[in-house]
Amino acid sequence: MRDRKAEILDAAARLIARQGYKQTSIDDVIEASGLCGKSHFYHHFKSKEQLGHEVLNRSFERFGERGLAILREPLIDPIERLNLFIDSIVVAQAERGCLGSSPFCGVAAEMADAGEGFRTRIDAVFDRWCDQIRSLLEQSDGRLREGVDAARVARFIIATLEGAVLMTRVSREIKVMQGIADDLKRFIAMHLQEQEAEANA
Amino acid sequence: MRDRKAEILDAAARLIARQGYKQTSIDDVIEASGLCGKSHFYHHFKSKEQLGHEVLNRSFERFGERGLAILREPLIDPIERLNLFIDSIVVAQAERGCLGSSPFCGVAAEMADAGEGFRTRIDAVFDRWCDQIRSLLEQSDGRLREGVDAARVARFIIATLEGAVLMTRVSREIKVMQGIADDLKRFIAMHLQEQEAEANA
DNA sequence: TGAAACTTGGACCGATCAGTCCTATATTGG
DNA sequence: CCAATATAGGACTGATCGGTCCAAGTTTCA
Repeated sequence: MRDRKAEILDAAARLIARQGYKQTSIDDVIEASGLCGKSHFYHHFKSKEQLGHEVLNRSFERFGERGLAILREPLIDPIERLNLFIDSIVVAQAERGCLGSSPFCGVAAEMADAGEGFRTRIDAVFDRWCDQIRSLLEQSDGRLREGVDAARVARFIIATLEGAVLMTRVSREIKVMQGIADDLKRFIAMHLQEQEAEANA
Repeated sequence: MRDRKAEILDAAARLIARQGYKQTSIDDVIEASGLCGKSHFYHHFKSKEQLGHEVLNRSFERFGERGLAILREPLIDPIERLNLFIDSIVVAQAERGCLGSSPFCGVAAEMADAGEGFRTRIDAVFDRWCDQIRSLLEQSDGRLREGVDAARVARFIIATLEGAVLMTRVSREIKVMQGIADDLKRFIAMHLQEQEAEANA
């Protein structure tokens, strides 16, 4: 049997990622998911805000499982994992015709403004992701230069990726993002031991 | 005599920077600028879209004059100018309680989505700013390492600053942005000749 | 002084929004 | 078989939106 609620969530997630939370109306969601009327929608969700939270949870969960999966590959070198992760964000944005946003997104900021509940949730998830990247940096046993604050580097990586996604939304050119991603990898290499930094320079 | 149109533009710019273009209603603008009714507003602007364009032009112009003024200071070392510029963005965001956006902003992305006219305009202005930063990098005669693509570094700088502004909008902590800004300066230093890179490491 | 530009105040329109309510008909699992 | 659940279809409300229209008073400057 079809899971209509999941279909609604999928449609809503797609719409919200493209046009934002506030700009996505319940009617839009209903039409996109092929429902007959509002009553059906409100049978599954008690409000638009609940829909928003479930969409957030769903995409965070999925991104945590799939998007961040590469970060957990035990057979690949930690720093190489990080580089692959950065590439995957570029690819995802390219696949979306530069219109992607979630979960590295301007939508995060928009939803953060749309409600304090959204904001704290997003903030917490960002923190968790930063933590994962930080631990990855620390796993690269000894290659991280002394005195480097891994948590700070992690936040820098996430901020730059978000900014890059935003830039492509304006310029609609994925090439820009590729350049930024490559430079970001160099930035990371800069925090590793000499021989490696030289090799990537 | 009071320049009511300028007052309207100021109020609108403030509102749009905080809550976005689409989320800012004409009624909001009228109330914030102390007008009596819509007729007065529509005496000065033929539509909301025109208001949007004039707000964009105005803030771009101002940011070009004031925000980027530091980039043109002839007495200061070019790279030092760039660092001061980065600091000024952090200070501006701190002053706005982490709610700032324009012109380094998520609002740019939102408005880019709100209309193709907005998008091309914003894209063009971003290009000009990138160019200014690029020329600054190139002015630092000889200190830029060979093979470094100044235009790419410039885009990286702008993307990272934008991402940092977005992050503070979610976390509401300026400290995060300060860390990112400092790391960004280090990233720039990385592209300079050895002695300098070592000095800033 | 007189016309053009600016300001006030408000009624109004059609569209869209989130959300409610009501009536039916399927579908499903205990 | 029956009751809970899911689906369908639509009317409706109260609020907000961008935008129009009108009628009247004020300021400015040529």
